[in-house]
Amino acid sequence: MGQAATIKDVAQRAGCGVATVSRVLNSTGPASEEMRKKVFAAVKELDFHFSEVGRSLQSSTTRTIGCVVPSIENPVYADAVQGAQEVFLDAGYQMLLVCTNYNAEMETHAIRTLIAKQVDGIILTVGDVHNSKGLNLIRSRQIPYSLMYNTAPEGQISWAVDDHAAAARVADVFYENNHIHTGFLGLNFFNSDRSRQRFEGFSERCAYRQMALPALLEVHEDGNDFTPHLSTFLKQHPKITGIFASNDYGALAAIRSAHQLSIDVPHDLSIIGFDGIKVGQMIEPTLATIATAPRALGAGASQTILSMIDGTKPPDLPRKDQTFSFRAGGSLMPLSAESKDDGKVTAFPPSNDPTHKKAKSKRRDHNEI
Amino acid sequence: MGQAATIKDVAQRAGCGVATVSRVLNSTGPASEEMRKKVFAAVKELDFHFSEVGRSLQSSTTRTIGCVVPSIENPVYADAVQGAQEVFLDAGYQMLLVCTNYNAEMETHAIRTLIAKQVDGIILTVGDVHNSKGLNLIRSRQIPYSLMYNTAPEGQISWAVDDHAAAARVADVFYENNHIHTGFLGLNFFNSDRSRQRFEGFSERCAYRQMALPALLEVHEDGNDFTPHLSTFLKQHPKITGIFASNDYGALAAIRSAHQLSIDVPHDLSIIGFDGIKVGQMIEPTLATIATAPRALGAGASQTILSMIDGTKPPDLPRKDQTFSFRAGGSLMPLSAESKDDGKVTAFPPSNDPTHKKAKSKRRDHNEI
DNA sequence: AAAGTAAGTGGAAACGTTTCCATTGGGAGG
DNA sequence: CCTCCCAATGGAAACGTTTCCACTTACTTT
Repeated sequence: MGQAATIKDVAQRAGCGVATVSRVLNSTGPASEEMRKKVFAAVKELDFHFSEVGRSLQSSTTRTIGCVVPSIENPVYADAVQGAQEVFLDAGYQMLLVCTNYNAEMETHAIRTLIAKQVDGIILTVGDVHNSKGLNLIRSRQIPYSLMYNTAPEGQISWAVDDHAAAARVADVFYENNHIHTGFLGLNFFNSDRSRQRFEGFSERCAYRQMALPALLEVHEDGNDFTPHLSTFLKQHPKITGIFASNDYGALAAIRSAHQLSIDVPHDLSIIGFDGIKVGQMIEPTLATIATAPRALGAGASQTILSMIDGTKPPDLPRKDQTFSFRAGGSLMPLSAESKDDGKVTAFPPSNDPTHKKAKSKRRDHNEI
Repeated sequence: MGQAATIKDVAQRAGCGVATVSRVLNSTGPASEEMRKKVFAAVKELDFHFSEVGRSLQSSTTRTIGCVVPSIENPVYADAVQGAQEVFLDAGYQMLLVCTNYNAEMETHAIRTLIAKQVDGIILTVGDVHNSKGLNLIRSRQIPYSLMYNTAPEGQISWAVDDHAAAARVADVFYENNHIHTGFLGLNFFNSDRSRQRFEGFSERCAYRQMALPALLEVHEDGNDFTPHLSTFLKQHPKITGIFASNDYGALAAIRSAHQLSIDVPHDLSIIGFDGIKVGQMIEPTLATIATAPRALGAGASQTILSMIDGTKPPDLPRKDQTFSFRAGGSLMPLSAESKDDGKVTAFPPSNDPTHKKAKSKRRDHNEI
């Protein structure tokens, strides 16, 4: 009923001054037992709760953190956000969430508003680390912040997957499984920054391993007509036996398209994804992929911010090679021809896929062009 | 550098009173052209931005909306949240997000804090609509709110899928495809409320159609050992030819387990899911499911709240039967035996699944018990 | 020329807190 | 008995806005 009670109402009802009420409720000063009782009674009767707005104005602290990500329709970000949110909630902070849809203007505007709302910190994934107006604002205002999923320049803290190293690991895996001719499936409906890093890391390691340089297949939309693209691509590069997709959705699309082209995965074509989304393990074949820990990254970024706020020691960033791990799956199969034995036992294949039994490897025809 | 400038600093620098600055910047009163210039100059020099906290205290409005959902790791909620967020952002509001992890205490606490922060409205999905302490708080405080994904009692507004009707539709689809003996796969790691509604709607329509009553297979965790459960279940109910899973993840798990048991989907067993998650269309076979529009629901709930705030006419809730639609997919196949021709042409099958060509229907052995 | 109006302006109150400071009263120590 | 100290308390300032109101000044209108 009526307007929310204020501390004045409580004071009046308890027959004391507002200062006393504040002291009692925050246990921040002396008060007689009698007075305490009266105050608590009044609080209960009026169902009083502090106005955080008044508090914030006075303390110039809001117990609120800003979070800016491109989109939570991407489960990677969704998980990261949730991980972050949990840490913050535990610490008594709530989180203002803004999805920018990969739009730079929106990013800037959102950050500006967050600053105006006096958030105590910001975790964010920006479109372009080296050229983010919003990020500059944050830095010039000296607001605690932590990047997520951005490869951080110089002295900036960022909780991110080491895309470069992870992609190199994929090259290693292909190498260990005798896939020498590979393709890279670049989806640029993801932040192209990350996609590019992955391509680079993959290519470099391929070169180092003296494998063929990966052929690049770029896809611009997540349209449904991916199949013809894949078909042309494979015709142009008939030697390809393995494809590295820049994310798991791309990998799934590739598997599906391969199926439609009567190309069997993994017997005719091996596929490795990136991200390690949950469904990758719920489908047939299971998806070989780079598994990442979005929750952990989100949580880490949060803790970094919290420690900036209260001045404690921030958690260490994970070692670069610990930001990901290769997860074996049924979509990858070793090539037995020209098998070279380097003695190393790879993690492959722990897939418990029963279809392996009935594998009749009739490899894809290589209709040379 | 230094502390953020306040309106006082601007006033001083421009050589006028704070009232004038406020009027100029908000264009809310007269001001001489000369003064305007001075004020704008000062603003630029000091890089002044209003403090939303001060504003909120004065206006008792925060341009902030609370959003409470169980978890955004569930893409249904993630999408809904994002849809909501976009609408709010367009209207100049930002969103405080809290994930409760299906925990009632957390829910209450989060809502209490949101109220204390004086959010202008709240959209939420609660665990138990009839018994939510938080919801009661909101109502007693007369804060604009809208439920999401809760089947709303009496006069409360809720943007939700009509689980009951949707499940009935699934029964119809099975019926039209001659699947008379069906099973229901209930995942209670989802809100059990919804799962139950779906089972009810499904069962009732099965009864109405004079089909066999669905057998219930309840799964408690999303553990990886689902396969034996499915095996036992199918042995106990050998006549079953179609399974309705209470959500798409369940359906995927079922497909995978069937595969492991050498039961072919859809030739030996048809499966229908619920939710219509994106990956359902990226896998082989594509998933027949109840497609829902989480973004639209989220957006609708947001608009409802916005209209409550500014007193305009709220958008109409969608008609019950428009909150979902059946989406055909390769995981469902009509049973040709005892085919009954009722003249109705169903929407099935628009699946462009090439495997249909090579379908050699060798149906599962029914080892009667 | 007197009076009325309108534009331009600033002071101050109010929003809900916290916290500094001053005031009171009582008990202990000289 | 006088002092001193400390616990208990309330008044008031401050945080950054908006807005009411009052005050100039200058211009129109009779």
